[in-house]
Amino acid sequence: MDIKLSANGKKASTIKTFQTIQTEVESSTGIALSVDCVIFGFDENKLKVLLIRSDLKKFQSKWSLLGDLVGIKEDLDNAAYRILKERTGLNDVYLEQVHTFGAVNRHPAGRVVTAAYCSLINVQHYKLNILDNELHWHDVQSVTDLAFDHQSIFDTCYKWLQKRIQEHPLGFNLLPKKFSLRELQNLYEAILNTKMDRRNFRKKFFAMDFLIDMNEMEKDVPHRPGKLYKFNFDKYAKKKKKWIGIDF
Amino acid sequence: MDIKLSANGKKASTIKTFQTIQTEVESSTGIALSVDCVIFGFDENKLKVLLIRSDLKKFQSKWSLLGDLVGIKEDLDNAAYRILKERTGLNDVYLEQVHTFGAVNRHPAGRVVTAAYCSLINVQHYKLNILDNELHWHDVQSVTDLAFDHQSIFDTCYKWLQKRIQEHPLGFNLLPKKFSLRELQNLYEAILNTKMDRRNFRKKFFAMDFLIDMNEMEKDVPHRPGKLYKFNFDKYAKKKKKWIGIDF
DNA sequence: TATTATCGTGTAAAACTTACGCAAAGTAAA
DNA sequence: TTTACTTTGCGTAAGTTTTACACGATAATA
Repeated sequence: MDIKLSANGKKASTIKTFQTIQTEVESSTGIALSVDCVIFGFDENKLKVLLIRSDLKKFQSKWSLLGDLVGIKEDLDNAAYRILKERTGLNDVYLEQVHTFGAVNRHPAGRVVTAAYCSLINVQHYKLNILDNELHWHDVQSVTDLAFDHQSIFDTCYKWLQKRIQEHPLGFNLLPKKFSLRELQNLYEAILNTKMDRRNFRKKFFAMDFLIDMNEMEKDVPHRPGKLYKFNFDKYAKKKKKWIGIDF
Repeated sequence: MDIKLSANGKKASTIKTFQTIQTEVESSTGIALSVDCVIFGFDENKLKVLLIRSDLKKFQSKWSLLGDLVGIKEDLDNAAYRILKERTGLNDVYLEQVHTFGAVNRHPAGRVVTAAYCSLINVQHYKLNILDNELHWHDVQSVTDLAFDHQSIFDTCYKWLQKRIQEHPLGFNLLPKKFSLRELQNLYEAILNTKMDRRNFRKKFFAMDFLIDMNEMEKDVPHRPGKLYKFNFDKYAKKKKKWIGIDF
């Protein structure tokens, strides 16, 4: 098994190579279960996804998602948290299960069913915790031809994110705690791949009344600085609307 | 292994008891994978769910969802279709994966991770295909205290359905091919557990322009009969809107 | 033939969305 | 320090959608 030291040398993590996984899967009499994480970040006004170079020659060093087998005594959700922790060094990240992929031939090592999780992290935090130089952020628009069935997993998760962000206050996990409305709008425009009217966007968020004015201004911007806000998650948790309507 | 004959005697299906599953799980060196189906129907203006009496004494004959282990050479989705076919005799039913449940101790037989699927069937069709007299339709409002973690699986799927039906034309799978607007509204009211204005409901659906007027009337109703409609799935597939907005 | 329940249509007020104007605040360069 | 440039912050008018509510018509049944 590969033992890799983290970049800062403080933590050691044991991360499985494809060969290790293949051995484990082949020794299994049944179906192996894995977790794959689609980790999104937001940097330089672009939506990014964290990928790792596949260690399998057969897959010509294609990029793939971060994943691992689920331990026999490990909750499925915990396995996803563990992978995130091992790969990014981050605790408390936003993480949600999206879909489970179970086609018989989806994995070359044998029968592996995988549960895909979507994670949103603040790239500023992450930068302090780079643990593996085979990892790279990729612009989501340029992600093609991933290893295994990871392209289809990624596509599913990206569509999930696009829909989800319109209905839930997910996006704030991609931003610093304090952010300007411009940053927030850039985030939405990047994820939804669209342009919005600045004034209506602002009106919309103020009308929701979930933003806390920090009475601080942006710094180091080459133009008039905007106000900084925090999202009021507590208020949201209490007041979130139960929408009843039909729209398709 | 239990061999059960169908009610009409034409088909035989092999349906596993809990003991069988326990044996299979215990003989496995790893994680066992199962599928559980939450099968919804609509009858007498109430939303129903199809449950089976658990054969495990330990669970005091509580009701449980229909499930089975996934075969080593069986696609996950196909396993769900197989279970539906075995239990209801129906082919071509609406089926969608909802969530995978993987807590370590969720199943008493050992480590079993289960993928929950949601199915919507037309009860009229089903009635012709009763295969097992341990099966019963339950009013969703009165479903409590299911076996294993099935209550939580059911709750998740019911919430999923409530949300999903507002955004996608799912509900029509629960109705006959031809239906009146009143039936459609009753369906929505039952699923969402709410009351809607009859005139606005009608306006809403006509505005969508996905209903085909069959130029037929309801029969055997004790009042003025309403027109019958079909949902135009083809038109929907082409025209479905890509909504961009923020609302939470 | 009267009664009862539902069908089918319409309209006015309220709420929300969209499109766009403009003065003020700060940066950067002449 | 003045000017040009960019972005912030606020506001309004027009268009669209949602909501609340009324009434005559039609069929079953008593």
